[in-house]
Amino acid sequence: MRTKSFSTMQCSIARTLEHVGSWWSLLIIRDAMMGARRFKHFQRSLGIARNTLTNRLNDLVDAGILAKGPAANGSKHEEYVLTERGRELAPVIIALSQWGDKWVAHDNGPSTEITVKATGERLPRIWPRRETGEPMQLSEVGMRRNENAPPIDWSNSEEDKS
Amino acid sequence: MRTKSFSTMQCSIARTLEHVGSWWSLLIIRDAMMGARRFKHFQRSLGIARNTLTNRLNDLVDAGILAKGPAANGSKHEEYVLTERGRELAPVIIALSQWGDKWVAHDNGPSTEITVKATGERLPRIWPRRETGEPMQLSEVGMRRNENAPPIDWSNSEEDKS
DNA sequence: ATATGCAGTTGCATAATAAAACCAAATTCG
DNA sequence: CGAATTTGGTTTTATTATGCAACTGCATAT
Repeated sequence: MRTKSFSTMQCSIARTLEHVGSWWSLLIIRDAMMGARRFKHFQRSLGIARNTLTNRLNDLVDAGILAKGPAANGSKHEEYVLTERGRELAPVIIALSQWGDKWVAHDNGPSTEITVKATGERLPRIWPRRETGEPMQLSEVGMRRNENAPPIDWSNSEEDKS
Repeated sequence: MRTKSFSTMQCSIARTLEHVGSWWSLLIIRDAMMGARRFKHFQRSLGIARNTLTNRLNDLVDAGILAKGPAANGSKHEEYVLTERGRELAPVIIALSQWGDKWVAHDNGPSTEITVKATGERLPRIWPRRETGEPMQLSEVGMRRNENAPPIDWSNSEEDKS
C-alpha cells in the first residue's frame, strides 16, 4: 500500500516506479505482452479482484502505457493494448523474468520462456554491454550523480568526510 | 484485506516481484547499488517511514538480496550489503532507469547517470540481443508457454476457439 | 423474453503503509 | 569521563489500498 508518491523525485527509477511499481502493474503488462487484451483475460489470468483490476488498468491508461479502444475484431467490447511506451518496458519484464529463472524458479520450472521468435531459442540474458556489444562485469557499471541534483552523503560520521 | 501473494505462481516474473515488487524495494536496492549501507542512509535518501524501512530491509534480507552484518569499518552498527543475488538485479534497475530517462524524465533531467566506469560515458541502452550481440526489434522477441504450465486461453468467445 | 456473460461500480472488512512518539544502545561533544 | 546526540529500531494510532461479495447496465445467446 502506498500513500507516498514518487512523482516529485528526480530519479528516473522512482519516476518509472510511480507508474509501474504497484503490486499488479507489471504482471498486467506481462499479460498484455503475452497477448491479453480484454478485461476478462487479465482477470482470469491473474485472479485479481475486479475493482483492483479496474483501477490498475485505468492507471496504466492514464500513464500512456496501455491504450483503451474498441476491439479490432469488431466485438463491441473495449480492449487494452500496449502503446510504444508500454512495449518499451520489455527490457524490464525480460530482466525480471530471467532473474527469477535463475534465482527463484518454481519447482516445475518457469511457466514461460522468452525466446528469439525466428529461431525459437531462448533469449540470451539481458545484460549491460559496451558500445561494441561486449557484455560487462557488473563491477564495471557506474552510477554518476548529476550536478543538477543534490549530492548524497553516504558518510558514517564526521571523520569519514575525507 | 490479505494482499494476494505471488509466491505460488509458476511465472518467474511473479516470483521475482514477490521479493522486489513492493513499493519501496527497488528504490532500496538502487540506493544499495549507489553505495548506501546503513539504515540512516536509506532513511535519509528515501524519506521512507522508519518502520516501513525496517520491514522492507528485513524482507530483502530474508529474500537473500541484502545481507546484514557488522560494519566493515569497525563501527558497531550493522550494515546492509547486496549479495550476488541482489547485485544481479542490476539489469532490472538499469532498464527501469533508462525507460524513465526516455519517457518520464524530470524537468531538470535525471538525477543519476548509469555509466561505463572505465570511460565515464553513458551506458548503452540495455536491450534484448541475439547470441551475436546484435540488438533485436521488440517484435522479434517471443514468449513461449511451457508444457509443464497450464495453457492460457485468450479467446474472446466460443467461436474464436479455432 | 429470458438467461447468461461482460465490464465494471459500490459498500464493507481488513491488511499494508505512514506518521509520530518512544526507547536502548552506540557515538560524539564538552 | 559524563552529557547530549545520533542510530536503529519498536510501538501505537491513523490512513489508504486491496480483497470480497453483491449489484448494475449493456450486449449477446438461447
